[in-house]
Amino acid sequence: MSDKVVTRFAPSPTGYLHIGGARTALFNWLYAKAKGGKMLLRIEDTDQARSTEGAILAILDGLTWLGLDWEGEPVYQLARAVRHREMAEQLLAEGKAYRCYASVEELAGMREQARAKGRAPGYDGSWRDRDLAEAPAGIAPAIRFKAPNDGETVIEDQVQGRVVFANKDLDDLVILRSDGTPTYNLSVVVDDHDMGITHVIRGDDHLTNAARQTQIYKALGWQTPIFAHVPLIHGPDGAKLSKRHGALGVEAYRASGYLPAALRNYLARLGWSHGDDEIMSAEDMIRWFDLDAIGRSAARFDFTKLENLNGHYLRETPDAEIVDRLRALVPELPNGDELTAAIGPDGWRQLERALPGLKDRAKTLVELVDNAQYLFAKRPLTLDTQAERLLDQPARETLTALLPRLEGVEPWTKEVLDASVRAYAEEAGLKLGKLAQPLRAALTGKSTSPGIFDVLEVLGREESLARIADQTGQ
RNA sequence: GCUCCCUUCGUCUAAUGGUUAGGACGUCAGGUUUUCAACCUGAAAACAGGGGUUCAAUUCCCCUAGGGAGUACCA
Repeated sequence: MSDKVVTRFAPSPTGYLHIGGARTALFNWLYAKAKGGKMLLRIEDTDQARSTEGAILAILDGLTWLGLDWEGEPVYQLARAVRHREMAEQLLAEGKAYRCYASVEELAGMREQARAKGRAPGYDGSWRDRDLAEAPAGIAPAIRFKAPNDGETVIEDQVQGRVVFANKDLDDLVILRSDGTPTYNLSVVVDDHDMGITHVIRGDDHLTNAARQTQIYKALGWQTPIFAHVPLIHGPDGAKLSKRHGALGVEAYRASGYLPAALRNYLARLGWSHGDDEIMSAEDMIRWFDLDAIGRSAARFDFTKLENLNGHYLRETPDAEIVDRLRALVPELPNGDELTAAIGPDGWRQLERALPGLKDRAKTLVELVDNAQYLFAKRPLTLDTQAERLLDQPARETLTALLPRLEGVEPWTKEVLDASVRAYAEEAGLKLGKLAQPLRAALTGKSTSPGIFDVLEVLGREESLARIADQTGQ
């Protein structure tokens, strides 16, 4: 036995990689890396009705995209059912579990009664010491764990602190269903033990399970892992993060044009902190991460802050990498085919050249593509209705005169462009700023961004760009 | 209902038994930019409420309120 840290991420494949799950995975990954240990991956696919192949792939993809790697092959929980059943039978043989013949109706009645009496709901233990001779014929029993009735079960949680449960509140839970399949709490204990997990880092919705699992560990004679229950993420309104809050799966964030580095940084910072540090590379996080700096209260998801962070990382990302990401992203966009066609084979090079001006103005890759529309605008350029609405008579005339010029055939330098646009504006007695907005609208179909000089510069043909490059020495 | 957890600016959070309670996002105001962003500077903005303990409490204890999680032969 080495004392090397082994963590695990154990999602159930019932959809996509949930954003909360992603954070749990990130914390497990960070802790393992920080302590020189490893993170294992276990797919909890025992709910066969809800588990799908596609969901497994989505989870693996999501983790990979986020840059979270795991050691070895994923463990599939369903495949280990035989081992789980073995352990259930061992407990039964040792008298630490028993057969229960109660029907679903009886169980519902028990819950009702307990509730009425103001006690903890659950199984009343009626088959715990009952003679098997009384067992009804033709009914397959479930196997229940014989949980201690007295005393307390204590979790020394690395995040929550010392949490004490009175054993009388924890009922005898089913560990093997009447159809012979194991249940969650048994499977988790056996798997975590067999996989050599030293630290269980998961959502605090599992805190009560930790108590029940601790009892099972004890009954099996195994040492419990160290627990760390991380608070859940809430939506902006304070309620548990759900569909109506929008993007839930990490692939939605990828599709919205977020960078993995930004999402990683944001997620890490949500509930965990290292002094006043906000911008953190993966290396920084690994160097600084520890369980005791995780807060105990739930955090609300703030899309605006994520956007800001993403904008920051966008500006830091090398142009070539952005183009690569864009090429991967564009086909997945709703108007992907259209865009791909509009950009054409030459468009990517043009886009890369325009990137310095584009990067500063976008918060996401999608926004960036959006702002790049002027590159692929249909010629001849015309004032559309939206642009016209922004103009009075003289301004409209000025702009109408200006547009053909912007498609000019002769090479333009930035200086010439500046001068000529300014001349147009002055001639008409207009402020340049007044022309800028509608001009942008005419070129992009939108009244905001990108910067007008960036637009003009790129419209100025290859030659002018080359000349600008010459003049600036680069 | 029962069990457990939580509560510092709007949001994410830092710090401390004695501080002008710090940072970040957002907001507002300037600057820079002949536009928009980006960038820089500044401002407004918080210790849930009530009791204790203490010379002193945002910090320690209790209560209340509010929020959250769990409460299955789901995971």
